[in-house]
Amino acid sequence: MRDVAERAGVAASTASLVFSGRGPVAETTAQRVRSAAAELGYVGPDPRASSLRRGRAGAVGVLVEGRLLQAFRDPFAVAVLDGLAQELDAVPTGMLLVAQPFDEPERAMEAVTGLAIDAFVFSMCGPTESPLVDHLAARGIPMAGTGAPLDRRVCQVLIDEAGSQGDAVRHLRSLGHRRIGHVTMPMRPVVDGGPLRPSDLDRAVYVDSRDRARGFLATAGRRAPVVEAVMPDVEGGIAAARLLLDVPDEARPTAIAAQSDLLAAGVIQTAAELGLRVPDDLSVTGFDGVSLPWLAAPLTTIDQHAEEKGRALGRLVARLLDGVPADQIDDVTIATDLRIGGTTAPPAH
Amino acid sequence: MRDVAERAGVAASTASLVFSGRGPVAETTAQRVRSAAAELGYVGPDPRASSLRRGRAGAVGVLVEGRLLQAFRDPFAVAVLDGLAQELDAVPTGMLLVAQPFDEPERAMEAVTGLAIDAFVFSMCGPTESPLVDHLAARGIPMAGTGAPLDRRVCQVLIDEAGSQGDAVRHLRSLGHRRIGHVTMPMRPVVDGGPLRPSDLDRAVYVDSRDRARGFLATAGRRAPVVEAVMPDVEGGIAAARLLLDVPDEARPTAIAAQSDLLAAGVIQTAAELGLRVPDDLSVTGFDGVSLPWLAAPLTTIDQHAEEKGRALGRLVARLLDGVPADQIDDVTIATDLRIGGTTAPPAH
DNA sequence: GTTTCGAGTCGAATCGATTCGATACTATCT
DNA sequence: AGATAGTATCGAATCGATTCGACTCGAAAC
Repeated sequence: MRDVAERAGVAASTASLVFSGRGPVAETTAQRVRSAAAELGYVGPDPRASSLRRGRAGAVGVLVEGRLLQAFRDPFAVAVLDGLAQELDAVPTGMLLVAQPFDEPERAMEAVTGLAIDAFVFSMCGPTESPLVDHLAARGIPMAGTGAPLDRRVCQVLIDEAGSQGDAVRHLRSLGHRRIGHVTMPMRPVVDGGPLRPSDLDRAVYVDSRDRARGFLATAGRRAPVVEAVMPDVEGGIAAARLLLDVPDEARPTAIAAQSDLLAAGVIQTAAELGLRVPDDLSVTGFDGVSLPWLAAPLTTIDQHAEEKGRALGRLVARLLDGVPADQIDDVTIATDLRIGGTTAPPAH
Repeated sequence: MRDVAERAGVAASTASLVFSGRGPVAETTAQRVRSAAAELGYVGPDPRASSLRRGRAGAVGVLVEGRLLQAFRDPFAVAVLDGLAQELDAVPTGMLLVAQPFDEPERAMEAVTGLAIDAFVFSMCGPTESPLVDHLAARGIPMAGTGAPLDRRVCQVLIDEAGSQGDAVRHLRSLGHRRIGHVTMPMRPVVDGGPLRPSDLDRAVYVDSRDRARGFLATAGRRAPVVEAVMPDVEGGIAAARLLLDVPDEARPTAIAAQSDLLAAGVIQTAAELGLRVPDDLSVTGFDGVSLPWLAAPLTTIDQHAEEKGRALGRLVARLLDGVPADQIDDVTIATDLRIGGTTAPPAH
C-alpha cells in the first residue's frame, strides 16, 4: 500500500482511508489512488495486517464433532449451519470449520489455538464440557452454542428437549398407544448402543439426547423400552429398531418415538423389512422436522425449526461481535411444534 | 508476550522461541517463561500477529455455491469435503467456508477480499469461469478445484466425466436396453429444467453435467431423451423422471441413467409412484457412489470415490501450501468404477 | 478583517508477534 | 593456552496495515 500511496502522491494513511472507505477523502484523490493501485496490480489491503490492527479476523470458528461426513449426514445439522450462515453473511463474517475428532478431542484445541477468530460457535449439542471453553474465554473470544457446553460463558439457543419429546409421546398416547418404544441418539461421543436403563442417563454427556429420553420416560412410563443408537443416522435407527421390533408380537411396541428424523427413517425401514406396515402396524414419530423427500409418507415429527435455530444462533453471535458481553445476553428458547404426518395412526388392536 | 518475557526475565524473542518451539531454548528458561505466562493468564501468541509476520493464516477458503443447506444436501459434496478435511487436518489448516449465492455471485468476492487465507478450493464443480480466480491470483493465493473454474492457475482433480457416464450406459446396453433416458444435473446456476437438446449443451457452464451428458449421448445415441433437473437433488430427480416416465408405454424408456445418485433416487421414487417396478420394469443407474442407506436396494452407479477425490484435492492443496507453483503441479485424474447394484436388469420385453 | 469551521491530508505510533544476525558463554579438542 | 564448535540468548528490524491528533487551507460568518 505504501507503494500505491507513493505513486499516487499521497500519504499511506490517506490511501488506507480510500480502501477502507472511512474518513473523508476528495474524490479526485481517491481516483488517483485507485488508478495507482490498478497500475501496480494492488488488490486491496492485506487481510492479515488489517486483522492485526483492527483486532478483527472476520471469521468465527464453528465446531464440528467427529468427521464432517458423519456430522453433515444429518440434514438437521446442515440446516442449523445454513441458518447460522445466513445471519453471519450479513455481518459479514466467514465460518471456519474446526474439527474435533471423537478419539482425540485435544486436536480441536491445537487447531483453535492458531486460528484467528472473533467468536466461536458450538452449533451442535456436544458434550456438556469442553476444554475449549477455558481457552477461548482466556483469549477473550465470545462463545455461543445450542445447549452445550454448559457454561455461563457460552450463550445458548435452546429448545425444551424433554417437553418436546413428551409432546410426541402424548400424541401417540392420545391415539391409543400404550406400548411405546424409544430410540435415542448416542449419549456420548462413542457408544456401543443397545438397551438403555433410566439410570444410564445420569452418565450421559450429550444433554439433548439425555433430556429427550427423560421427557420420553416421564410421559411413556419409566418401564417403556429405550434403545440407544450407535450413530444418529439411518443405519443407527435401523439397528436400534431391530432390537425393539424383532421380538414376539405381544412384546412388540405399537409405536416408536425416535429422537431424530433420521433415526425414524431407519425405524420405518426396519419395519418394512419385518413386514410391518407404517402406520397400520407401527406408528413412528421423529424429531427435528427436516425435509426427507425420499420418505414415502411425511413423517410425524417435532419441528424444532432448524434454520430458525441457526439464525437465532447467528443473531446471538452478531451481538457478541458487537461487543455485548456474554453475561448480558439472555439465552434464547425456540418453540417446537408437533407436526402430524402420515406415520402415526391408532394401533391396530 | 512482552509482559510475559519481562516477567520471566528474558527477551521477547526468546519467549517467542519458547511458544513456537523452533530454536534452542534451555529447559529452565522455557519453564520460567511458561510459568510467567500461566501467572499472567497468557494463552499463547496472538494468531493475528503471528499470521501477519509469518505470512500464513492457517486456513484455506472453500467455495460453497448457493446455500449450505442445498449444497450439503448431496452426500457426495460432503464426502469430498470430508476427504479434503482429512488431508488439511494433517497440514494443519482450517477450512473457511465462502458462500457464493446464485443470485449475487459478487458477494463471494467481497467475502474473499477480507479473508486471510493461504489457498482456495473450488471443491464442487461450479461455473467454468469465476471472477475469484483473477483476484486470488493477484493476491498470490494458490487455487485448486475439481473441474472448474477452467484456468491453468487452478490445479485440478478430475474424473473422466464423459467416459464414466458412458460406462453406465454401456452396462445398460449390454443388458439389452435400447430406449435409455438421461436425467442431468443443472447445467448452470439457475435453470428451468426440462427436455434438453444436444445443442443446448454448448451453452452449459457446469462442465461436469455437460460432459456426462455428452458421454451419454455418445453411447446411447444422439436421439435419446435427455431431461435437465432443476436441482441436483431427490426432488429434482422426481420432477425430471416424470417427464420421461409419465408417457405412453411404447414411448417410455426401459432404463434411465441419472447423473447423480440423488437424482437416481428421485427417479426410483417416481417409478414407484407410477407403478413401475425397479429393476423389472425400469432399470436405473446413478452416479457418484455415495451411501444412501434409505434406498431399498443398492443402486447401480458409477463410484467416483468422493472421499478419495477430496483427499487428492487436499494433497494438492498441501503441495501448493508447501510453495510448489501451480504450473508445476499436474492435474490428478481419479479412476471411476461401475458398481452394479440391484437397480438394473434386462428389460422385460 | 478576523474568527470559525470543516473538509482533506499527513506523520507517527501502534497492533503483537517472528526472524536474522550478532554476541556471550561453555565445552571439547589439539 | 588457544582454537573451534556449539548452545543459549538478545536487539533490532520487519510483516502491512489502521488510527488519532495535528495541521493546512479555503470558505462562510460576524
